[in-house]
Amino acid sequence: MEDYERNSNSPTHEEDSDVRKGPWTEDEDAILVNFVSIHGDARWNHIARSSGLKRTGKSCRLRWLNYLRPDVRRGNITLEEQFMILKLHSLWGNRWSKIAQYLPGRTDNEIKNYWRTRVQKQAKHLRCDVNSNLFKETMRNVWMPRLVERINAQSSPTTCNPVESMVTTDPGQPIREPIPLEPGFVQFNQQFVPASELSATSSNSPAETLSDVQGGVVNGSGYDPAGQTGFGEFNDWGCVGGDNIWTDEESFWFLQDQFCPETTSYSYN
DNA sequence: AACCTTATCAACCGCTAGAGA
DNA sequence: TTCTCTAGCGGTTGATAAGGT
Repeated sequence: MEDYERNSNSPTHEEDSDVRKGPWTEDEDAILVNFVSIHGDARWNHIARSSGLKRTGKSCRLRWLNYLRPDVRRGNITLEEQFMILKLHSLWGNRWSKIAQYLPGRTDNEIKNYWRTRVQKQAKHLRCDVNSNLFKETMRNVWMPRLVERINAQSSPTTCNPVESMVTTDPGQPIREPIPLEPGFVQFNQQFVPASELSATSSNSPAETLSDVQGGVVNGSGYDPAGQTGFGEFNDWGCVGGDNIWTDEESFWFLQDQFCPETTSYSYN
């Protein structure tokens, strides 16, 4: 049993008085970075003891993961990242670390903070619970379409945009878990648009341009969003119904192909 | 300028699961 | 099988910056 810390979760009183808490100093950061560069980012209690830092291993780990790690991405959450957070939270709830896996460089803590400060604030303004159907509907039908519009407005569909970082992680470790296509969204004319907008323009026959849909699933022409001539209507997931329902994996590859096809370095199973 | 409120985010806490003895 | 230790996760808190009155 080590003297410094018997258990990272329950230090003794004597140890407690010797443990530093609160904001990290530059010196502490430098020491930790130096030790991690030598010993690697594991065995945090060992690092905490050996480095002379009067911090718990837990504290060292957190400081490293959330701040000192070289690949931590700092700065404002981008529109694409905002969209991804909303989308993935709608799928997985408060699984912050899982969501963070799809936003390389972002920490679970950062995403959690974003959700609490920005998203929950909106729920508060709407005077509804963040888990209520009203809020979910508002998010899906109002907020997310607006985000998509803004994303489309600022990015070229033919070039790699920041969405790349949302669907890829370590190039050697491609994500295999698919991301379902967001309910209510389809790719139209090489744009990522709310399905409701297609319906609104159905009389102008957007069918031909819908053949641009990538991913090898919806590739026919003559689709009419109003359901008059085409494949049917959208299912609950905003995917085309009938024989052309997108599976989760297809939706994932759709996103991958759309936003960053040149980075796809693995095969479709 | 002073005070108050709100927003942001780093850091902590408690809990749990998994590994290993 | 049980116990201990550790890493990781999600919830919460507190300090501080920013904005408003």
